[in-house]
Amino acid sequence: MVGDQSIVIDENEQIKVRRAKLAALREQGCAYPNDFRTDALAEELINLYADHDNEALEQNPIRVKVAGRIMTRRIMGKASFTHIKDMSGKIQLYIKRDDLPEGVYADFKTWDLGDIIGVEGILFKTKTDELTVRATDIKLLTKALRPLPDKYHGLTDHEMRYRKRYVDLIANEETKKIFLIRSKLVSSMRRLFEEHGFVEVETPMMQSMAGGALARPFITHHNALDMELYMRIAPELFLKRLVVGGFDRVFEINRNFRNEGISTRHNPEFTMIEFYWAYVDYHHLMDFTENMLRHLALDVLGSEQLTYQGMDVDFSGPFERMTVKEAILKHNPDITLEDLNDLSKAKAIASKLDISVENSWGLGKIQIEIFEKTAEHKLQQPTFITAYPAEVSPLARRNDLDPFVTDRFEFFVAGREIANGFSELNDPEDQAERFKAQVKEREAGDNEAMDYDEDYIEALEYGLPPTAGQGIGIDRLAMLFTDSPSIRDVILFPLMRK
RNA sequence: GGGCCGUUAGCUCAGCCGGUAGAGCAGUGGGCUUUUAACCCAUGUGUCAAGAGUUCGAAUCUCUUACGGCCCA
Repeated sequence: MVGDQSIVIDENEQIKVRRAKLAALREQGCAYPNDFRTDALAEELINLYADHDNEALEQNPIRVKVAGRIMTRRIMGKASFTHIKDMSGKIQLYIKRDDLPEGVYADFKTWDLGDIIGVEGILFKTKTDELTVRATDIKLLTKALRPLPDKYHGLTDHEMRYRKRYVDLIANEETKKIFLIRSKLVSSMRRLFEEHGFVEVETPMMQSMAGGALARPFITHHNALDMELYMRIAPELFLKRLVVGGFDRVFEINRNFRNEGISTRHNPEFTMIEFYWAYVDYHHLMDFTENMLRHLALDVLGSEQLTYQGMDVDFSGPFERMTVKEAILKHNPDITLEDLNDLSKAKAIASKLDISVENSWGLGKIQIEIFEKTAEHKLQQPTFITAYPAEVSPLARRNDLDPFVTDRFEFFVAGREIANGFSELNDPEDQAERFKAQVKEREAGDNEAMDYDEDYIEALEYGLPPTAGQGIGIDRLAMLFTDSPSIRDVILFPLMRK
């Protein structure tokens, strides 16, 4: 369908010229053909034939049909070179007037950078030993009406790269690479869980109560039911209901939505894998996570070492493990264990650190705030932090020896939280008490506190087997694996203002 | 939410001691049958993010707004 001309406003000279060329194509009745079929990909051909010499290619001619977007063009009178780009990569074409049917070369000279063409030809090597398709026929498949960004500098403006990701992907090979790595990462992870006997499920994104994490939800409305709905902040409570139902190993890779600030580490919608594993505990999950990261790094990057923003990160050794308190003490020589265990002393330390302590906070919350402020960003090498206070872990199982803390860990790399896991609280009466404490905090003004989820308690009353569960931030892991400074660099269409 | 910085041709950028806008690429016309940021000759291109103010005169100085980036919360 032809667009309504009245709404076309940003027409520059180049677009006008291209539109005129398109109009000429329409005259000839072949503006948008769909009868060209490829039988090869650029990168595939280069992998197969790059080490063949010209003689071999001449003796045994290889006829190929490739298609792609014109990225560069060097016209030298009656012959030209161009590079086209398909999903796999780029390949050079040699286009000679006398090799083509009558009139085709003249048409070719009117085509533009960005146009998508189909090419039939024979492989050869140029003087500089570059594998090239000598075209015997070429066809314009899609006319591009808009000019591409600078062929050398690409598109550099961050805003444009995020808003017009399709242009970014055409112009910047690096961007495409990032999303290919992200894709590999997710598929490698999915394969690993399947190999371990896990079942992949999908649980509600729209919920009548947003639970499973401490965060503010997005609110929406269902018209027919005239009902408030919340976009989920975590799948946790639904996945554990499934473990109650008998899915002893279950995982979900999906989006969560949290109504909080946007930064280089936070996008309002982000992807997590959450998995639940019956009859294991959080120690088992730490071991599993350690092996998983080594496996992913090897599988996706081919190495157990990587560099993130100038920091060397090594997944090969055993990962460090320490408790929240140990981490605080290690990075704050002036704080003692006695200080940390004393509410008023801990409060004083927190205040001195410019943490605005709320009246409702207990010792556990204060300890976590001190940890986040002073220790978290220093955890460069892969590190598990354990023994999180029960106060800030309303869904985690209490530790048998020290009921002040839970059987929980968080995992850090490059100073960032990547994962959070724990032995699940499967005592319905303890869980009911924890929910009540959350409701109190909510009433005291904490709008990130949880609601009382009656049905979840009922599910626990049917019996949740001893289970450990974990969430891993896929976007943050993708940042790490692609050395990306901002979460927006690993999300195809990050949220932008209108 | 706070601080700093940015927004100039389709893209990448210069111009910012106020005097009415430039380069490279891309485009257009011509030349060139192994080039690769191809080359050579010729040539068109702008709501200088938006609005207001100061001034004889503003891309340039001031303020407001929008959008974005980085840092902090």
